[in-house]
Amino acid sequence: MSHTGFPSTSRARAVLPSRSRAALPDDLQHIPWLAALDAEERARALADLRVVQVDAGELICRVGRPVTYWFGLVDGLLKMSNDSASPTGTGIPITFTGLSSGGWFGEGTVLKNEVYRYNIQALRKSVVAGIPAETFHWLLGRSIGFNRFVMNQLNERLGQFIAAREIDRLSQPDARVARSLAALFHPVLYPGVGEVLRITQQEMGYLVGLSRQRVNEALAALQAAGVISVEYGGVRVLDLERLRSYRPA
DNA sequence: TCATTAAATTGTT
DNA sequence: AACAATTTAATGA
Repeated sequence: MSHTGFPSTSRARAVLPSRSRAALPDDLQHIPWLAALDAEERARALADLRVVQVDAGELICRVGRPVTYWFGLVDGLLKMSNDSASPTGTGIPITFTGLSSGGWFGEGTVLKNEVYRYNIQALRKSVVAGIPAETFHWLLGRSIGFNRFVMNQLNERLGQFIAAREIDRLSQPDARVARSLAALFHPVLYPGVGEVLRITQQEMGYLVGLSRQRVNEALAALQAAGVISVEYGGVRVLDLERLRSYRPA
């Protein structure tokens, strides 16, 4: 278990044949920045692109490990958290944010060539893609479209973290659930999310920091308000704007 | 493809 | 935290 990402060289591909595969055409539809590249750039990106499937609970990257890849979530659900287990950590487990389909992350760490400062863990069975840090830098150095994408990504994520601070100060559980959900539906950061997000109420509890029961209650309230509809194993957003600005009655 | 069973998820107490 | 009800996933005929 605890498979921690990609082999560090492409030669190692043969070592993990069952876990790692070439990108399927269907996956590529879900990689937003590919469209910004020219033919040559896209050719190299695709050649270096790795795709793996991870099971629920697996770590994609772990605090302290050297950066090898810039990651993107093709399908599934991930969470970003601190390292509560290690003796160097604060001891308090904190989930910083959830990541949904279409999201690419770790660019800050890759840019500075540091070690990862957080754990990325799969909340459910997911498909994760990645390009080597080297390729990332190569693209940054020559593709304006790619730079735009990364810059936009950084900017939007900054906005998300600011919003996350607000969410933390909200005491009203329904509103917290509403905002956190809205964050996972962010159209720029997570273009791959349709109108339904596959997430269990348990997972949402971990993400928001509430009990499953309370999440269940909050979702019922949001559904009653007409902003979402609750489905088995997921949530459908009916009105993203109202969800984002939800105030309990 | 369908029926049966196990597992996952939800709704309630 | 525990429980029952419901939905999905897996299995094999």
